[in-house]
Parts: sequence; C-alpha cells; structure tokens
Amino acid sequence: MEKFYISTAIAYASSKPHIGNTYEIVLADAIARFKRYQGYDVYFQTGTDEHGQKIEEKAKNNNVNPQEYVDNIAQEVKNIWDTMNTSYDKFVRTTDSKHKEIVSKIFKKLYDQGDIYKGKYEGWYCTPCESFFTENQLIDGKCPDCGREVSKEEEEAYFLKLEKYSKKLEQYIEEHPNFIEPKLRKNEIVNNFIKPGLQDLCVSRTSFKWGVPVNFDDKHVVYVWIDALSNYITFLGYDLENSSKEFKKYWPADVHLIGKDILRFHTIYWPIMLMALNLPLPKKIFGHPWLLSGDDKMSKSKGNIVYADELVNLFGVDAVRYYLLHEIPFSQDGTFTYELLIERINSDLANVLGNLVNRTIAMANKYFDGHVSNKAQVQEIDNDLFNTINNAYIKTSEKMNDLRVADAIDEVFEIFKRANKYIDETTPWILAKDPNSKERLETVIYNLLETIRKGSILLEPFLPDTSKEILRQLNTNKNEKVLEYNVIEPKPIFIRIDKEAKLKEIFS
RNA sequence: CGCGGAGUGGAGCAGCUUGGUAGCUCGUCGGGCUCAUAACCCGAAGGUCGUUGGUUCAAAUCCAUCCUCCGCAACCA
Repeated sequence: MEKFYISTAIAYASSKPHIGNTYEIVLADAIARFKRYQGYDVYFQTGTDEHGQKIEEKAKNNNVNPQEYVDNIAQEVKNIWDTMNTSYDKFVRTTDSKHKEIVSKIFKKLYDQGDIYKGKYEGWYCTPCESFFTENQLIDGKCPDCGREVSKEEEEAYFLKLEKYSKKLEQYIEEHPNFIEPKLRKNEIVNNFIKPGLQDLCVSRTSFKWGVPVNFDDKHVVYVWIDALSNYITFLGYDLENSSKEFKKYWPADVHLIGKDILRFHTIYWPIMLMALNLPLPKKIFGHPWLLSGDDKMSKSKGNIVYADELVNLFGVDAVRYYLLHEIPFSQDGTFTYELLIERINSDLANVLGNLVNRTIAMANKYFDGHVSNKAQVQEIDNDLFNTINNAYIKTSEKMNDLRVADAIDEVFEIFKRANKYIDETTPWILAKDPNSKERLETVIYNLLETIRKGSILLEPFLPDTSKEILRQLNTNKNEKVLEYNVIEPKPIFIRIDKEAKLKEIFS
C-alpha cells in the first residue's frame, strides 16, 4: 500500500489558537481523510511547539512554570483539534523527552561535522529589557519595547552554515517546481532570500533557558526553530544511526501544510538541516493563505478574534468545517464573517444537501413505507444523473491532488445539485398518482437513494459527521452498492438559520 | 525604481500559460412545481474585465505606463 505522510505545523503554545489557526488542521484533515479513502496508508501528524522566549515570558506573567503553562495550552489545542473532529494519528509536543534527546543529538552531529560553528552574534542590546534587537527592529534607534537607549553588543552564539547549501537548495527548488506551493510563495522565497545570498543562521540563544540545552555548552539553548522543525522526523522515530521502521516507511513527508507566514523556515532552514543530515527532502511545502476576520488580520489588539469552539457551539462542527474548507481560496486570504457563514449554511448545507436528503427519504417513506429496491425501470433521462456521479469522483480526486480543497467540495456538491434537478425532471409525485408507474417510481427513488449514498461517501473527508448521519438515515453502512433500502424516518440534517435573529443573538 | 501578488455585474471568486461570442456560487427579479427545511427546478436583469497607450484582423487574456490595495524583505515564533 502506498504511504502518504502529511503534517501541519505544530501550533505555538503561547495562546489558544483562533479560527484562522484552526483552518490548517481542518484542511490537513480533509486531505488525510481523502487519501485514506483512496486507499493510501496515511500518517497524519500535528502537535504543539512548546519552547522559546515568548513562552517563558508568558509563563512568568501567569506565575506558573513554563511546563505547567504549555501543558495547559497543549490541552486546549488538542481539545479544539478534537472538537473539529480531526483524524490526526499523532499529537506531538516538543517538550517530550525523547524529542529533546534527538534534537540534542542532531545539534551535536551538525556541530561535529562543521555545519554548525561557534561565532559571535552582534546586535543592539537593551540592558533593562535584557534583549537583543536587530538594526531594523529598533524604533528611532531605541529599544522597541521600552524606548530606552540600546548599545551595540556581541555575544557568543552558534551558527548554522546556510551559505554552504545555498546553491544546492536553489537548484533543488528549480528542479522541483512543485516543492513550494502556491507558486507565488516560491517566488518570494527565491527572490527575497536565496538569490540575494543566505546569511548563516544563529541557532542558539543565551538570553533565556526554556528550550533544549546545547549538551556540550550549557549556557546555550537550541534555537526553537531547529527544535520545532525537527518534530517532523523525531516523532517518527528518527535517530542518527538507528531510525525506526516507521521513519523509514513514512519519511520523506508528502506534504508539510503550513501557514504562509512560516514559509521561510520550512523552505530554507528545514531543507538545509535535512541536507546536512543527509536525509531526503519533503515532497511538498504548501503555504496556505490566512483567514481574515472581516477585512483585518485577526489579532488580540484589534479584538476581532473568533475561536473555533465558539463557532461550533453556535453552528455545529460540520458547518464550521464546511466554511473553512469551502470559503478560503487557494492562494489568497479568505474572509470570515458571521453573515457569510450563515449564508453558506442556508444555501449549501440546508437547502441543497439537507433538503435533498429530507425530501428523498420522505418520499421513500410516503410511497413505499421506507422499503425501496431496484426495479431497474431505467430511462434515458437517468443517464445524466449517473454520469454526474461518476464524474464527481474523478473531478474531486483531481482537485484534491492539487490540494484545491475548496474546489473539490464543489465537485462533491455537483452530485447533490444534480439530484435535486432529477427530482424535478422525474416528478415522482405525478408518477405516484398512476398505478402503472409504480415500478418506475420505485426506480426513481432508488436512483436517488443510491445517488445520496454515493455522494455522502465522497463527502466524508470533508464533513464526516454529516456523512455518517446521512448513511444512518438511509439505514445502510457504506461502501458497496445497496440492493434494497429500508430507510428510517427523515430528520433534518441542517436547519435553516434566521440570519437577522441569529446575528442579534450573537452580538447582544 | 527592493521582490512578488491582486484590481472582472450587488458580494465572493474562476478565466489570463496556449489571444477569438465574459463564466461559477450567493443575492435580486419573474415563472414553474408541491415530495421537501418559504426549500427545489426553469428563466431574466445586471459587467466599457482598475487607468492610459501599444501590438494584432481580433485583448480580460500579450507589451508598456500610471493609480489603488495586499504579501514578503532574515535571526519573536
């Protein structure tokens, strides 16, 4: 069986993730589920990034030790991931002892072979704040935090030789046009960083303690990104000499799904680390766009943060999943508003899908007491329905292969739209009035039930609960063709929402 | 002149690589139907495709200029 390894970036455990951060795990989940459905042996990894200065500070401000702080946030992250019904195989945390051990080993190995060397880091130091700043971080030449004078200082630090691998990386990117996607992100990276020339990266810190110690020089801790990026291999069982079977099976990753803001780390530092370790590079780094709140980036200072669990309480998991998966374009930022969410729920989920299932099952009950079998009274008019179903699988697969998830969902919904039209074309309520049309009527209802069954199976990667609920009402379990249906009483899957009333409720 | 992207009917987007009647979803309006969640089906209105110029028999699509918005510009993650 062919393997497929997909990862999300590990969430930084400094605060609770908002709906934009949650987008990534849901997107990855849809891809992972679809690959499983296609028969791949999928490994899906996510987790939290728990070291670094920010976390140390946050913990201090909250009067807890850093470990307690990240334990708490990691649990919150996991809860949200679970609330979103995501099917990750492993939830990793960088404070894991085995992970830290391997990171230390990696650091030491790179040092021993000369890819990491000890040098001097020069920067502007603010004594009261005990922090270093770069030239362009300064505001009017003063400390950006407190506004006081800064002085030029040097400190010892370890550096990773990026320059050494620069040409090799550039060549790799050019030879693998799908390595960085979307394409515009590739241009940003190549033009802004690689072509002008890479400077060696400072990969140790002495200004704080919360990290993986450099085991041969304990004043230093390993730069969090070295630590964080390693998660993709350490938790799979990578070790310098004795890597696990899982590692050998699943590495290299097929897709690292990440936010566009951390592309630099994944397309420059990470590949170079891997080259230095003599490991193959991941096949694809996909930098997805952001979900904006209205027209603005979500941020605490703007007070426009929306959380996934709040939305789930208001609208249900699959409505939120649908919105995230369907409304964000491939390479441009998407927008979140309650108005748009409610409109999508009403028009797509309630009207097109929910109502279709409801009316079909209602007819099966009304005309046949729920017992419907294939009477095979097929007519010319049925063929277009059958074609739509067959094409939907092909088109959905194509879109998913390109990671165009929003377009893929549309292809699934083509099935449900076509089915609604089929009802109008075949007019079952008229057939029901003529006893001679009984078998044709049963064939029509049967065709509809089969269409809905197939559509809901294809829908599973995107809306797993909804898929399950539809199959429950059809009273069948899954995959192979059903010869005789015994449906139960229909129950609305998505209720239409009164937009004005709901908005009033939310904002009051 | 740092690099790159976007500007298409009321809203959100596709089309631009390989020029040739401008497309999708939602919304609006009209009609149909009644199995169903005021749902479903059909039809219509609505766009000089940011500006100006060029290439061409022909440009949303190629070239140039300008305007507006946005992303990236390295050691916080």
